[in-house]
Amino acid sequence: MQARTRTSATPLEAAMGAIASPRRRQILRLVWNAERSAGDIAATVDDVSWPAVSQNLRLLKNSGLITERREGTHRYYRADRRALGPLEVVLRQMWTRDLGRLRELAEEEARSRRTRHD
Amino acid sequence: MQARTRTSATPLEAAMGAIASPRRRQILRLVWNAERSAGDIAATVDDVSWPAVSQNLRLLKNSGLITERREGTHRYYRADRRALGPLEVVLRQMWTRDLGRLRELAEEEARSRRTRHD
DNA sequence: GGCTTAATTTAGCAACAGCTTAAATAAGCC
DNA sequence: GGCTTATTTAAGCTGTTGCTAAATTAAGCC
Repeated sequence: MQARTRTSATPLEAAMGAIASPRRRQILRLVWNAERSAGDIAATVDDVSWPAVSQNLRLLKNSGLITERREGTHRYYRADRRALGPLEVVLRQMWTRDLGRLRELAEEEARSRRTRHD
Repeated sequence: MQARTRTSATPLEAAMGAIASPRRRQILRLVWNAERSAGDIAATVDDVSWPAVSQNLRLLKNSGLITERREGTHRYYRADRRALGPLEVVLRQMWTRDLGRLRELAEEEARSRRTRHD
């Protein structure tokens, strides 16, 4: 017997809920292109405790958004893009927008430094 | 002077959060194709109180997902699909899946009634 | 076995989301 | 003005979310 997480949500619904959290989007981006160990991830997301990261990893795994591979004492995670469906486009857009904003900020800063040259 | 809702979220982020709630998806679907009054909406979503609907309408409006038009004592709402960006595809998929599931259930029930004919 | 490292689970807490009921606003009508 | 209808705002309650610190599991090594 295998009980559902809660009131049986469709995969897309689960993915939606998981991705609504900025923290989990951050984590998902880290394992987007490469497999990473839990410790590696927790060390990168350094404004929060390891258990917090672990819990979010579990939620992402239960939503089907990441896969887990165990090897010795390590656990490696990686994004499973298939589970995202049409949400992949959404994520990409959010991320490229963030990048765009970072670039804008950098340019603005460079500009003001040049004019004020301090 | 005009303060942001909170910690200035990108429109897509706001839309994401708004749509993560099943209740708001339900409401959004009601005003998807046609303009509807608040009372009309609240009467349709009848498992919850009017103020609850009103609050969700406000959140949807603040996220830019619906527009409000006042006329006399009435307020009419309607979806603004432009604000959804790539999320429109997600919503459509969720809704057609719901429909698909309803159809499946109906078919299954019909089938079992036929075989067990009770 | 005992020690170390990797990661999770548990228990508890503060903040928040979504709801309820009751009170308030606002427009239209007599 | 007073009454009705449409809708929102306010206050409060409850369950959930995201976190922390402490305890636990599990693998590898001596």
